[in-house]
Amino acid sequence: MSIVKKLQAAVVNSLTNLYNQPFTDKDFQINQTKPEFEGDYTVVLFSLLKATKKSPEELGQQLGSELLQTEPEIFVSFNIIKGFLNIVVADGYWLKLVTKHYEDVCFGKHALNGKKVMVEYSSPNTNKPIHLGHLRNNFLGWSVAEILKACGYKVFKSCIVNDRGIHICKSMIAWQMFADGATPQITGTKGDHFVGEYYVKFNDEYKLQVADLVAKGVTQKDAEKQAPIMLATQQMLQDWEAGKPEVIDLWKTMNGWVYEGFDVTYKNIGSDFDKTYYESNTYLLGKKIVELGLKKNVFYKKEDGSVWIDLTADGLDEKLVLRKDGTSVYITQDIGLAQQKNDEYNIDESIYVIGDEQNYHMKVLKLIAQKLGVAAADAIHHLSYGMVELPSGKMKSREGTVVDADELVDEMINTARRHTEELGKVKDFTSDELVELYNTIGLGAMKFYLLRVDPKKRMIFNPEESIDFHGFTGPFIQYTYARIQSILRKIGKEEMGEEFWINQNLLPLEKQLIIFLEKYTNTLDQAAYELNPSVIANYVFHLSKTFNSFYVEHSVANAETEEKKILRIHISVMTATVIKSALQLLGIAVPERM
RNA sequence: GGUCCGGUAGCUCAGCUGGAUAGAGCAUCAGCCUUCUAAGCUGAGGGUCAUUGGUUCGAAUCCAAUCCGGAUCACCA
Repeated sequence: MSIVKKLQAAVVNSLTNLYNQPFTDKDFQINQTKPEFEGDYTVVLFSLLKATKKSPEELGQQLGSELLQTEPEIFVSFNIIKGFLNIVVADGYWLKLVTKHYEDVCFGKHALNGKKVMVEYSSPNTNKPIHLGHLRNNFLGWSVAEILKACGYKVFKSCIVNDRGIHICKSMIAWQMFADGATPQITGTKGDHFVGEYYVKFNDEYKLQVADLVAKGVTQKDAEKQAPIMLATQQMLQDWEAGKPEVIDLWKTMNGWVYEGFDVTYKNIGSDFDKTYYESNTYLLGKKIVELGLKKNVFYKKEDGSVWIDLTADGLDEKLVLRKDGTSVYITQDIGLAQQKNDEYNIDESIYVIGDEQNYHMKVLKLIAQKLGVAAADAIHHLSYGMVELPSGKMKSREGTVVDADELVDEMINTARRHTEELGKVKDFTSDELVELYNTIGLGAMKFYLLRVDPKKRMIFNPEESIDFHGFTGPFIQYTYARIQSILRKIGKEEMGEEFWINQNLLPLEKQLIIFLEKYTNTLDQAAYELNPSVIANYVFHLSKTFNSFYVEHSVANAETEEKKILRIHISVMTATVIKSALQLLGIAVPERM
């Protein structure tokens, strides 16, 4: 149990004993004591004055004394300033914490709680390569999954690949028109980039054809509908749905190229999935559920045969769920897939990592699922995140104004190499070791950059300004870890019995560090509760910052006494353990040297 | 227009389940490498917490209104 929770419980007990009436931990607030006052934790007394009919001074005295009496091992002294009861925690408490957990890789984590969660993320389209926006999605999804695992959930990572539809046919048509039989192998292009080029080519040609028609006197609207390349694409989609062999063959071939490319990217950035769904398999799902809903009068049919749901009573609009030709729309598939996920995995919670532009869609999805009585409806949770934009505005694949994921990864790794070479600290590394190090640092910088911001906030990425390697960054934290490892390599782990060093007074920075380490548990819980990796990113940065202050102020190897030396080794090991654990939850590796 | 999200230092962001003098990083300036890694540390300057009103002993935090920015409200996905 964390110290804050212990204090909360102790205060509730003490109050109940003292004043013969029930209290809960909601009746008061506990904060960390501000550095300018003496103490570690502060009970804010104002909210208790009415119930206890005491003055702050009197209440503080009584409560403080009672706390010291009931938990003399933990609380050693207190002071009262205005309405604040500042409590000092025994050094022995902190020392014991360090002896117990300093090498505990599970510190802060929870045992399995029996609950199952599915995290759906990534969800790429197979007509273009992955860009910066997808990276935010990937890192978020992966990290949230790991955070939930650490908090005791059984987690399934899933991915729905949008592998069919009009946009896929666009690159297929363009390939037929312009490729002249070219393949990724022949051109030496990564498969997803290769296909993406044809998606851009489609749009270029489409624009030309529309302009041509407009020049001939056709209205813009009509021109957009009549452009031959668009008509051909629509025809191709129909052929695909009819299962026309040559179309299916081309579709399989081109998607195959994309998957080869994606595999490389996913491997590079460390994304993985337990289950991959393909829209080509799921797009027909949900129709049966809609039919059932019609019987239950959840839906209604219009004269033209299309099926709708009326959500105006819930403050939303009417929503189409089945076209007049009986085919399903986006939301129909999603209802089907939600049901299927539940059937296959019997999940307690289903998290969708999807951009905030789909907030409305997800709201509607959940509402419809609930009205239909789909088993997993209440479990649906949309982890909505803000778009990554350029200074010039939104990224658009079809305009070619995107920050390509592969290029960015390469650039980050290159920058890592440049910095490392300039510093010249690892000249004895083999080339394999160097490659690994550059990867660790480059990806660390990039992942941290995207995860340190609250997911729901929109972010603007300026390609002119490179991602930093100093300050509030991944490399800064990795560096702190490497520094600790360096100390440990030099002096080794000295084995001394606990009784030798467990009784000593902590210096302010030593104590501050341990208090920070102790907070890891609550931090993890909060990150899981909020589904927010930035909570971890902020925590591990401040932990590293505190360690670096400690590092310059106090020598470990040349500590004042042998007791101090052993203590500081333990604190350092524990800091390294927590840094490694926290970064791992963000998908960031740590180097032994850098 | 309806709904949702955001507005905190020059820039990027923490802090938001109300608590003591609003914090980091970047950038700027001034210091610190013959002792454990300077991708570091110490310090300085920099604020009408969008605005107004309300609730409260106490508001960046809660409520209301207003202003600004964004998303969305498709027989697209």
